[in-house]
Amino acid sequence: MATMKDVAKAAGVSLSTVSNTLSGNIHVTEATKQRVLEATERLNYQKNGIAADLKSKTMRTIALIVDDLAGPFFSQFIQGIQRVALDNRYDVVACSALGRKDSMGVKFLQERRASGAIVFASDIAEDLLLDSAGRGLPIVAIDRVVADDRLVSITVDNTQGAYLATEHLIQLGHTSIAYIAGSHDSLDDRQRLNGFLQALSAYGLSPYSDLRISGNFTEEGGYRAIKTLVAQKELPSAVFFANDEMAIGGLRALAAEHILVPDDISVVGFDDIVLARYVHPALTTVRQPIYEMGALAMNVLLSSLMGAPPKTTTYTLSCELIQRGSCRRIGSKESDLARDASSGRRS
Amino acid sequence: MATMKDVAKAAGVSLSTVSNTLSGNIHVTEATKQRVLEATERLNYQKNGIAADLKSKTMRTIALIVDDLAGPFFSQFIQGIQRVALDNRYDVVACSALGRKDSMGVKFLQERRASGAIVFASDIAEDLLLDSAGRGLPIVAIDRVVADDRLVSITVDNTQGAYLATEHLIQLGHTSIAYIAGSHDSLDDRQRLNGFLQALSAYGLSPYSDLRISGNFTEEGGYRAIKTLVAQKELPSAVFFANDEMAIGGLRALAAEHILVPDDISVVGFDDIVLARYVHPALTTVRQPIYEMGALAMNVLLSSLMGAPPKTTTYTLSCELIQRGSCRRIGSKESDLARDASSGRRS
DNA sequence: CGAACCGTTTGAAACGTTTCGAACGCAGCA
DNA sequence: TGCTGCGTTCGAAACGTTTCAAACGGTTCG
Repeated sequence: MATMKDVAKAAGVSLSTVSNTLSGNIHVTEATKQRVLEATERLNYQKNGIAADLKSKTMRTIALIVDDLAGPFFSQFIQGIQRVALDNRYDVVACSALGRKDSMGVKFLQERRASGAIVFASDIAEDLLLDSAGRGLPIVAIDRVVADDRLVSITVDNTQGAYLATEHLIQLGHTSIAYIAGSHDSLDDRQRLNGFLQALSAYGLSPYSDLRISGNFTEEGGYRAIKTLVAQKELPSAVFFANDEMAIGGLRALAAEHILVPDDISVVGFDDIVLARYVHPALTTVRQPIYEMGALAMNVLLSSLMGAPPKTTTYTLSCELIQRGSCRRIGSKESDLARDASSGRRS
Repeated sequence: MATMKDVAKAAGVSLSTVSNTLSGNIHVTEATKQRVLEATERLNYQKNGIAADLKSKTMRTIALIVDDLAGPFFSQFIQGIQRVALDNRYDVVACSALGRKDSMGVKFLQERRASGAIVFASDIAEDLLLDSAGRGLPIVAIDRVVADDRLVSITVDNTQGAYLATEHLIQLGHTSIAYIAGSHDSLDDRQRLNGFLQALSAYGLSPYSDLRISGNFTEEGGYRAIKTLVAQKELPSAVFFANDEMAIGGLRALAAEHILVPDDISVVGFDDIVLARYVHPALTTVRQPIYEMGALAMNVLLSSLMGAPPKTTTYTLSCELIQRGSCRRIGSKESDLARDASSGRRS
């Protein structure tokens, strides 16, 4: 492993000339350039990136820290990021927060291994984020609200999304709608529940049941939630699941109970995971703008790296309803009613 | 951003004492330890990982280089890797080969930014791999054969997998089986075709048609392939798609043509992507041991890092048939025939 | 009482770059 | 001839750690 020093010696020039030649920052004569290049070739020289980073302190590397590199959102999310990063000649390395305190994610945050970070990991403690941000590392946090102007956070408008889904069901004529929660201590879940309730009350409806069923955001949980609902005998005419995984589990349970979707019951999910399109029937759901979140995150980070002061410290992206085959119109009068009430929509 | 020097000054000890305290390699008195710790706390010191790496030359970081961080296999693959890495206190950072010549992937390979690399990216040129390996970087290459003992390569036995799938169809009584190719210049595809042909010939059958239909490994391609087949009028009784994406496209086309699966036609895919379980009917397919590949890759890399000489320079993992709902037995006599011929199985 | 030893601390030299000010050679000009 | 200015090259000082040999104090032992 030859170093620049070796190359310099071999080419008969000084160390700095080699550096200048290779970096291209300072002009050198064509003759010396050739000599240097020939020497690097002959010695099979490759630069040591670590050393370069140490000295120059500007590594054009963005750390993307996620809970789980294998998670359902990761794929779309990174696409949004990569596109923007590539266009701006930045590199992104992904590392997981798996391993908690000494995960690679934490290492990147604490040890100045990147020029910026995008954090989409609930495993990373907030004070660690604030700490690193305070030390001067530009950070964009996804899906968490941080009341601190040292870092910017991007979230999805869960409330609006849930409102959309619920309103859709109401406009299809449904009046008895159940909400299957994810987990009660999740912010996402609380917001979605909120949107659900807001929509109901805007149309003068009340929740189908006081029963708070939670499915833990898992397919299995959704399955069991439906089983529970069935055990109660009187089914609602529509179910709104707090995420797609649960909805898919629910679909499976309904099939097992020979309850037809959407004929007997309408189902809506949340997230629009890839699978949603493929289950039977295809799942009507609320799409989170994951790709857009990635792209936005990267853009914000970049302008922060350019030294621009942040316009705002929190961004909220809105959701979109994706209609597929798991919902059906019932009755007919109700839809008129729904249309009338729609002026009561929340902003 | 305080440095160790600052901490040393603040604690009234030498630079090396600080280093010794923090790294824990050399024992220091409890008293000085406290003094140092107090100072790091007070100055809000965090170590500079880059500098540490530069000096120590051992960074316990494995670079995982993939074509596309969002690809269908990535998820399972990284799970296998992470598990092993975590257990051995190594970190893995994922970077894509997107961007070709100056992608982060190439940077990690060339610039000694990692202590080892796992490469699952056809975008990375072979000579770059050999170059880096020659320079002393332990590399494990996935899904490519490299006739060079500087690096070890892990592949899947596509031929065996395709043989398995085809044999399954034959044993179900199918004699007219079509193969839908991925892309003709792909090694994977050639191997799968090979296994297909081997199985047919082992049972004394010949391919359904001389027509070489290729679906480019995409869902759309699979869709079009079926349309082409239908246009030919006489359909085979079974279709073997070179991957699941195409098979899923094919399923869609068959549904559009009102051809029932598996009643009218049996379908087998290859890969066992997540979706395969969820399409309708659930897809019978060949599972590639992706998770196992990841775990193996990491294990091999680790033992190489420990300085152990590689036992072998190529590993081949075998596939497994996953039976689901897209195949059906036809006839009855043929299955006996199949059982007889099974002694002719390739090794 | 001095030598030998041990555990702790220190000084200084790396690691391989980048970068900045100075030196150098050469042309143009007075 | 001597000065200025310019483009190219050079020397040396960083960057923030780790690490190794040496120094230091204090016991223990001969």
